Amino acid sequence: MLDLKFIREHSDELRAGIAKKKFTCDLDGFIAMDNERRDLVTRIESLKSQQNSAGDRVKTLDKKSSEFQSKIGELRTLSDQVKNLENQLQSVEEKWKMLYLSIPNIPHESVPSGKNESENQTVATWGDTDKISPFAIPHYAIPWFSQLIDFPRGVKVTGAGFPFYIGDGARIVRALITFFLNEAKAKGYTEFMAPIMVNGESATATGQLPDKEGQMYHNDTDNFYMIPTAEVPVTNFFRDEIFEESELPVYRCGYTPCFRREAGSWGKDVRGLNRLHQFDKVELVKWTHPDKSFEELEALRRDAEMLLQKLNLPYRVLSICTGDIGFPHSKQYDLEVWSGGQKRWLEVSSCSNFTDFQARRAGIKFREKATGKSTFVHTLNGSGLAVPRVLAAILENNFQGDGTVLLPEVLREFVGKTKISF
RNA sequence: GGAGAGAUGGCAGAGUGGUUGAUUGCACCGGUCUUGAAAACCGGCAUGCCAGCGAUGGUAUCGAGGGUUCGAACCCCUCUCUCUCCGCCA
Repeated sequence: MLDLKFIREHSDELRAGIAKKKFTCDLDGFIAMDNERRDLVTRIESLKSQQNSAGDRVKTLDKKSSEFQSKIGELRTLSDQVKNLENQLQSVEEKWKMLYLSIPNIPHESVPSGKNESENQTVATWGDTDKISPFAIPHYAIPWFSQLIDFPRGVKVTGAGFPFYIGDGARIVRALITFFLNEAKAKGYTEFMAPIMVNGESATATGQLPDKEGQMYHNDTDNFYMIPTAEVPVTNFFRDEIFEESELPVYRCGYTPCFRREAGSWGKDVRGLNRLHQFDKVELVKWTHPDKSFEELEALRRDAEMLLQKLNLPYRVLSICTGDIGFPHSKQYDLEVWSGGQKRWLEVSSCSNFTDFQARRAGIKFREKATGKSTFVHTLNGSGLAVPRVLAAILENNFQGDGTVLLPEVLREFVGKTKISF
């Protein structure tokens, strides 16, 4: 959500920002609805003011007096008018709220402009894509791949995109999660184990609702959503709470499985581990002072990059352009790891600054030390990292001529061996 | 799942139809006193929305939603959550 005053006073700027983002929303409708809403509120409140002051007089009157009777008559009329207007207001506010929630955040001035993902800018690269194993092949082509990760059994038990990881496969997944969490802890992030189902309020606060309703698995009986990322429960941890300014910035991290229906995007580049309905991810989340959020974004990005460096996996960093940036995002970097067997880049992290967009929906504020006023914080998050594609890159880039996979050094102690072979 | 109790400001805790946004205590902030601190005393201390350049004014909020009433923290209904006991259970 954006500041109402900002929407009213900078509608042209906002309109331009939304257009750049390639989102459509009924801004004119919203502004008209907002005017209608405010007009009704003003009328209702002035009538209620009359009601309240008249009520003060009524209570002093003798209940048997004729003056009392006539006053009550007046108040009854007033009461009817208020109720009538309140009914109107309620229906106006319902529409107003839906439109309000559908207005996206606008991109930061530093975000490159572009119409779609083809215009994202590569702002950094690390590692040499030529220095990976000369024997690299796509991970799903590794002869013993099905002994490591079993897709057919996943299909039988659940459906496509819900694989089983077996033996060393399971152990590498667990090793990566542990490695990611340990690194996050060293950088000052406090670890969460979070609920993996959330209610509608939480999904709305972080912006998945109403924007991405169809992308989440939903439980009808209890009206819960399976989380698409730990961002949702972790960010909502502080929903409707106020920090002291001195507490900021707050760093948290959490590992969770993530669930995505991926409706509409199935079919392309989905072989093997490239795209799953359930996958594991460690998420880094920050709550910061508004003045600091963009430098915190850079630090967050570095924290995520460091993981790939320690795993010795070549990657590049994209600054996501206006046409490709997400609904609640102000600025977004994607980290893409080099998949040497498939010879393509795979997204393994998305680091974003949401400015006060999520904080406003979620009611997360801080009290300014100087003034005592409460102001919305800025929220940021980034994957640190998503497991399956990192695993794919490890399997591919480190595939040796003898049919084994050499593990990155940082994982060896967690897996308990230096290479995988069958 | 069954039975009972409960939900009020940062916390504790009064309040059962009209000067209650809400007694009081604690915490917190400012002041007096003090060499300094403590104690004592005095004062302040919620949030959203609407109007206004602003001072400020209005309005709403006592778990949530609905109802009764001219008027609801208070009466009625529904829901949610918490606690105690029983049942079931990783």
